[in-house]
Amino acid sequence: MTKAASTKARLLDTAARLFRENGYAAVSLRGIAAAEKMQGGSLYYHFKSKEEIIADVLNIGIEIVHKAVVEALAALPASASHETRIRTAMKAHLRALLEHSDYTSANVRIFGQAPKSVQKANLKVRRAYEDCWSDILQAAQKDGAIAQNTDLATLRLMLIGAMNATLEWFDPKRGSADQLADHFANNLLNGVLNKSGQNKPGKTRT
Amino acid sequence: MTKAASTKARLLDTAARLFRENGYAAVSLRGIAAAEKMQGGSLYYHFKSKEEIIADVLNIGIEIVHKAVVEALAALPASASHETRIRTAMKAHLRALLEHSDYTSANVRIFGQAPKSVQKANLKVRRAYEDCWSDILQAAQKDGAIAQNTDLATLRLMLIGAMNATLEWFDPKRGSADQLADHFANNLLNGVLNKSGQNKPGKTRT
DNA sequence: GTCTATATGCCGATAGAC
DNA sequence: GTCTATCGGCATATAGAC
Repeated sequence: MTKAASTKARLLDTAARLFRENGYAAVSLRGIAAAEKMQGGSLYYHFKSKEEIIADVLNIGIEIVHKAVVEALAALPASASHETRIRTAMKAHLRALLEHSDYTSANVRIFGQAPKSVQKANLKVRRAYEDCWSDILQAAQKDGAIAQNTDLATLRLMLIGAMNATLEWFDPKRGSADQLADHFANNLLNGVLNKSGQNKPGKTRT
Repeated sequence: MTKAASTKARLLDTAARLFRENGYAAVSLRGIAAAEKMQGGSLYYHFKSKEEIIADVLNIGIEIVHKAVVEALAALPASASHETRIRTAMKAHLRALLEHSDYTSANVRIFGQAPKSVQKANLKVRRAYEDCWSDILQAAQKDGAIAQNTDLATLRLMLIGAMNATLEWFDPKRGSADQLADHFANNLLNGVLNKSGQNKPGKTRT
């Protein structure tokens, strides 16, 4: 890699981390540069504007988590059950979001703060990643693993939304991303209601 | 209400809407004032700083959704099942977030962008609202409606996180907040896996 | 490639007129 | 209560030296 390319990569790494921590508008180009011991003006050799930086960060964030999910699924044996495939994809998503990638977490945190034109430019890779999940869920429903009356679009949005929201409270001291993924999968795949029919009324009094 | 109080209320309404739409740092006091046909400096008669405005918006946002949930539960008959209570609380939360309150949606969108001191000041009301949900879920588990091996802390965070994430994609043209709440409840309470045991392997080939 | 210096503009906040 | 005027600071972006 050329010096320019590696410097640009380090600047993007720092930008992703700062965007994740502070939001888009609150991060200045001077701040990004200072974290890499450079002057603000020097960034314009690598990027033509602040918008180009956030556009790059947003796109890379989706590409990383998408690649992580695809590779995790590819590593499964062909005989893996649909439940295993869903749990594997959830683990890969949460590991990327919570443990590996400032780009992916920055995407979740600041997409809504980016200029509309930048959001629009990010839609292509977002759609591709959503399609990846749609494929997983559709295959499961087609084979009868997911109940036929389940609306897959709502399920996908609920699942990805619930995972992305963990960014706000995940604490590695209380368990790994993999454990959290299994916990979420247990709740959503099997349901949390007791199936033995021994439910009592809402306001029991002794 | 005095003129000062009603003007302050209108300014807060506008601030909540603009914060929700654009994020914290991207909204200027001049912008809030202009939306109410006032000059920027005039806001300092009602608020002592920008931080005071966001602190008020964040606190009101939680109070509104908390009140909505408590009142919806209070309106249920004492004989209502735990499942009904959970579905009712979810409907009230999603209605406040998606249909009624710019304060609640602003809270979800900008809490992480607020100065640390402001986040800390918002924790008291947030904790109270979380406790409200913990009470609902604990009562259900105590009476056997929720499976005994379900971790309620994770379930609560998953449930509220999934609901709050709908802010990013909810479209009233595709259904009401109430319908969405029932859809989410169906998925999470009953689970999405087919219970008949007819699952096939992951990669079926014809 | 990175620097310094600077153009231009908006920001939060304050002072004092009305 | 709201206005006008303004302070000091920091923002993005550019120009040109090295």
